[in-house]
Formats: sequence, C-alpha cells, structure tokens
Amino acid sequence: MSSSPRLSGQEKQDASLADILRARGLRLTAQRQLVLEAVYALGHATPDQVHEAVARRAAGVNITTVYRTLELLEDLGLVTHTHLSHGAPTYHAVGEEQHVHLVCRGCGGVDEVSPSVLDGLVADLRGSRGFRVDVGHVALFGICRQCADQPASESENL
Amino acid sequence: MSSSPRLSGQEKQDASLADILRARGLRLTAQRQLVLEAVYALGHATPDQVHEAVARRAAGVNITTVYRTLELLEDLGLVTHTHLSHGAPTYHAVGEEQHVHLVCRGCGGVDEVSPSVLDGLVADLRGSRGFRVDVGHVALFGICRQCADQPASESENL
DNA sequence: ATACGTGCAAATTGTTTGCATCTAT
DNA sequence: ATAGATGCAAACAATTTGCACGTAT
Repeated sequence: MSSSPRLSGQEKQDASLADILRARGLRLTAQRQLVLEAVYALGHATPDQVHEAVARRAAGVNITTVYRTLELLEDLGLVTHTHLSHGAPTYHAVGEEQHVHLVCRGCGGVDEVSPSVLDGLVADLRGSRGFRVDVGHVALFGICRQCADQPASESENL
Repeated sequence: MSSSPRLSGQEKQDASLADILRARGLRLTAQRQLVLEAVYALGHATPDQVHEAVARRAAGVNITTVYRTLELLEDLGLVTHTHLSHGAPTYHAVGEEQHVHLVCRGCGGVDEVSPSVLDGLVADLRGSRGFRVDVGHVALFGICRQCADQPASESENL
C-alpha cells in the first residue's frame, strides 16, 4: 500500500491519521477524518465552529464527538489549541504555519504576525530561565493602531 | 478631597473608590469595597476565589454580585483580568506590579517574570504595526526547565 | 422618596460523562 | 466477535439575566 508516492494533501492527512491511529490500536472513522479535515480547512476554529463545519459535510455528527475527537487529535499531536480573548479555545493543525495572535481589546479584532517577532524573547527566557515558549500558543492582548488613534470617544457600545 | 494626605493603602482604595463611583453617580456599597479589597489582597484571583475571600469577611454576598462588581471595577479602570491556562479569568488590581506569566503545559505551574523581558517585542510591534501590547495581560505557554529536563517519562499524573 | 444595587432563582453557554447501540477491525 | 467509537440525554460548571426587595443617597 506504499506503492503510490503521489498523494494530495488531504490524502496524506488521512493516510497519516490512519497510520497514527492504527499504531495505537485505535480506529479510523469518518468523524475523525472530518474533524481533522475541518481543522485544516478552517485554520482556526472553536469546537463549535469545527462542529458546524463538520455538520455541513455530514449532518448528525454530534458535538460531543467533536470534543472527544479534538482531544484525541491533540493527544496524537495532530492539532493544538490556543486561548484567544475570553475562554474560547481555538484549534489549529500542527504543522500549519505558526503565528502569533494580536488581540485588540478595543475592537476585538485578531491579527496575526510571524513568530519571528518573538525570537529575542524566546532566546531570553530560555537562557535565563530554561523556559521554552510554545510559540504556537502565544496571544498578545493590547490596542491596535486604529483603536489607539481614536481617543476612545465613541468606543462606547451599549 | 485632597484634604487628608495621610491614608493607609486600604483607606486610599476605599476613598478613591468612593470618589470614582460618586463621579459616575454610582453608589458605594459594602460589597464593592469588599470585592476591591479582595482583589488587592489576593493579587490574582478568579471570580470564584474573590467570592470565597469576600464571603469570609461577610457571608451572604452572592457570587452574582461578585461578577457584576468585577465587571464594574474593570469598567472603572480599577482592576483588569488575564486569561491563564484554560478559560479561567484571573483578576488583579490595576497599579499592582505588572508581571508576565509563564505557564508550563507540563506541570501546570505558573511562574512570573518582569515585563521588561518584553521590552524588545513591545517596541517592535509598536513600531511595525502600531500595536500597543498590554503588558499586564501577557501569558506565555510552554515548558519549564524541570519538565523539559525529565524526558516526559513519568510526567503522567492521573 | 427614588433610582441604584443586591440576592435568589432560572436561563444560558460550554464542556463532560454514563450508557446503550453501532461498527471498524 | 469484540473492543473501541458514537449519539443522545443528563450532569456539570461557569456566567448571565429577570425580577422583587432592600438601601445609599
């Protein structure tokens, strides 16, 4: 079955998923493929958003299964999650391009920048404290340029 | 209102709280004083922990009130909150010494370091993107030295 | 006196668990 | 066939809301 070295990205996903599951004595199911594909397709997503996406492809998949599957996939090292703003965890595929989130407390917008902005910090913390920053998990809160410019005048919303 | 320059820290808290509330036409209540004092005393605390602390001083204060009061105090600029690990918001007083949290995903421990480690990053993001990082809100996830050292062998804890 | 604040209970939202059934292997 | 996976409902936890009563001003 290793006779066809030409696989699409998704086929590779599914193939490695199958392998990884098999290596653990776990089963490959449609739901697990769908959840993994959804995470890849969405880039970022909360469990709820993943559920929506999956449901569009195959109605009837329970959100409970999405939770269980995300946990499993994370355990398998295929996805991770970050905590943006409030308590909403957002999942993304491991191996995706890493990025740092800039969350504006003014407008609520989320921007992304290259993790390279953290290089100095990462080296610093590692040297001084032996702490390895997980660059894929960083979310920085603050005020974006736009919100900083307008003098917080009509920023009142209800 | 600047007639008595000699006040204890707590008296100052209460005094300014009263002033700030009055300026908005809001009322000074025992609950509001207690919640603010609890946040100062605890340093960091989840709404639940604040509630516990308040309840020790005055049983019967409802957690609903704690939520509403924390929101109010944040609105007044007296406290802020950060999101550590999962979804637990932790509140702390504004003006308290700022610090960056290092959260270890291995052992779950939370360490604190001076915000000065972010100086370079902050300047960078401000220059390149106009984004003002809220230094008091930063939590960095990763692996601490101890967990990094032991080869993830017996790191299993139930 | 009067509007603001609180307590209590119920409603929400997000996530987890128990269990009978189903299915990949 | 058989252990693992899923769906459904109920259990949970955290937070919010509606409303009548209480109280700071």
